[in-house]
Amino acid sequence: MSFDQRLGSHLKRVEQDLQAAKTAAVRPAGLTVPQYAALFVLDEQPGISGAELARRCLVTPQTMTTILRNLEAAELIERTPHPLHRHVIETRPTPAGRKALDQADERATGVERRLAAAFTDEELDVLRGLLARVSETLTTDPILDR
Amino acid sequence: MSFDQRLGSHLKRVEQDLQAAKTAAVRPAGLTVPQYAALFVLDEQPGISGAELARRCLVTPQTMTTILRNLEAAELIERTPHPLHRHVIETRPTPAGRKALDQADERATGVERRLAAAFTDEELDVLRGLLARVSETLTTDPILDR
DNA sequence: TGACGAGCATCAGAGGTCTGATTAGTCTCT
DNA sequence: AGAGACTAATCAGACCTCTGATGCTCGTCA
Repeated sequence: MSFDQRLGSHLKRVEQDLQAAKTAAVRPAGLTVPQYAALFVLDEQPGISGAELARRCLVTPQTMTTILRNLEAAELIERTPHPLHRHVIETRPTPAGRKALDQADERATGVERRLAAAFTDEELDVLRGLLARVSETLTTDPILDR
Repeated sequence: MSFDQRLGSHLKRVEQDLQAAKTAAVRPAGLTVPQYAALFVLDEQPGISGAELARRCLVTPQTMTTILRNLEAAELIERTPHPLHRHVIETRPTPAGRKALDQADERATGVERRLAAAFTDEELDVLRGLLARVSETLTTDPILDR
């Protein structure tokens, strides 16, 4: 089976192009794409835990720890122990973080808008539907055991 | 604009699921997905240069250097200077590399087959077409300025 | 009360990915 | 011959991502 026939190649290319576009979009705000995603969720739900944040952003808690470490070093978020559950840490954007988010969000949304503009609503529905089925096929039909 | 509406979320999830499935598929052979991709191309075109390999695998030359370093450390590839162009290094799979590739390829191809089986040929064409248009939109319509 | 399971946070380590910069060989055109 | 453009390979550094392992806190239940 050649590379071109594989759905994986097409998906990889698209994901890579999208990643590149978004990286270029959020870079002027001093953010990376994962940092932008984390800030985005944090802005909507301040005080959320790192573990919950990881679930929303589709990454592991360990990965989120890394992202949050960098965000905190840049003083874009603040982390304080939860008043009741002391081992839970509440995370919130700082004013600087909110500013960076706004700046990044405008441009990132622009990428999505531009993308949406290139397709009809029906085409977008078809695409989303097909992608959902790919995901479903991959997750409900494990390839682990023979 | 919410996360769920963004095409990026769908693409990220699918790419992530596919990555997970392929990782699980090639792991028993002792390979990572990028290593598998590199070996796959190398097996078809032995003696190819690292730069060319990078282009085929859709990664930067620097990234390919990293991948090749690990493959060479595992003695799955051999690297020798090109007889004419001394600054070019020819890379070839070792017998062990070819064996690992065969083992990984069977399972990786299984993922693709299973995926293809979940769709009609027409649906696959539609999906490939839409993905190509996404890619085209992203690359021909830069979001860099303004 | 005290043990246990669940969830949170994080360290350790490996690997991949990029941007930016450097070094060196090849080719072409004057 | 020599200048300049191009390509190959690689180092340096930053970030993200995963798996595996650890420690801590909380709630539950015997």
